[in-house]
Amino acid sequence: MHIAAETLIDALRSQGLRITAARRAVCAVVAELHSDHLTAASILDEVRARENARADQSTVYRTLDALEEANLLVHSHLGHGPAVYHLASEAAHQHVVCRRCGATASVPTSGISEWLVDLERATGFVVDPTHFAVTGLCASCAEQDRG
Amino acid sequence: MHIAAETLIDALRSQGLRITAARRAVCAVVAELHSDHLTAASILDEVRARENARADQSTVYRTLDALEEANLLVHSHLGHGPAVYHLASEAAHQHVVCRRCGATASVPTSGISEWLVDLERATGFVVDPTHFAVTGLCASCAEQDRG
DNA sequence: GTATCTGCAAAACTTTTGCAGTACC
DNA sequence: GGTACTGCAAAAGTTTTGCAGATAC
Repeated sequence: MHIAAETLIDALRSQGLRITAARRAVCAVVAELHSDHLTAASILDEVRARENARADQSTVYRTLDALEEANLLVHSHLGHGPAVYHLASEAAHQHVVCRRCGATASVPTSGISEWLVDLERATGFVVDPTHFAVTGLCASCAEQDRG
Repeated sequence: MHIAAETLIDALRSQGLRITAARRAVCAVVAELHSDHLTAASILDEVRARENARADQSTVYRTLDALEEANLLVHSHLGHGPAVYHLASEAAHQHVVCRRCGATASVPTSGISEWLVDLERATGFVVDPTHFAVTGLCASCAEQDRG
């Protein structure tokens, strides 16, 4: 357990936001299932599967936005599908996605810190390399390509 | 002028594809405006703005797909908007996009070649780092953040 | 009490697809 | 002549938005 739902709730409260049943439900799901690749749709499904919990699609998106605004959550785009969300407290990692079979892998971003420094020096941009996945071919698809 | 429309047309022809007016029009636009960040929508608009040229949205997408299939074109995702297309003959470059104001910059990918080698060793993935942009904050938005 | 939030519905936006007709080779 | 391509229309899929009613503080 990396973070408790209450921590998320408290953070929203300290931003002056109101604590509603829908927000509690979304926070609970995010806190409990943070290790998965959570999408807005999967969060919605999970909320709906629970007793005493409900939330509309739009409310889920709005709550996720609020959590991102509070720097508790980040989302990444893995490809052409929906965005995936993870807790900001998790270690920064870069997603790599196979463009043929969709396999994914995660790698720490530590290897590109020098590049990031160079990039900032050259362009002034302070980048967040984890927002978009890197695409490529996984080992077995690359093999097939050569075969 | 990096490439002539005829070069694109010839490549399609050599793939056994038929040369139609719509494909000529799309190739002409791509060849002439390759320095812009071309999107499917902007290509369509440009085709429609020309005399003696027309193409449907779906035909534009299908033609762009054919050009990618022939390794003449690549597309990248700059953010939440539409994909941008550029000629494969241009030097590989990484797009960096400001998540606040949308400003973009391009940087050569040469700085991350070591990281790519490490990544392949660790995960087996052979990656194409240019497919997705890297997001971050441009110099002035980063400044505002600190201010 | 009132500003904020929710649910519903619909729209926005990019891309894809099915199909009947057209045109290239 | 036959296959590939086109245009049209509609759908798919994710995310956003307008609005009337509900609720937290």
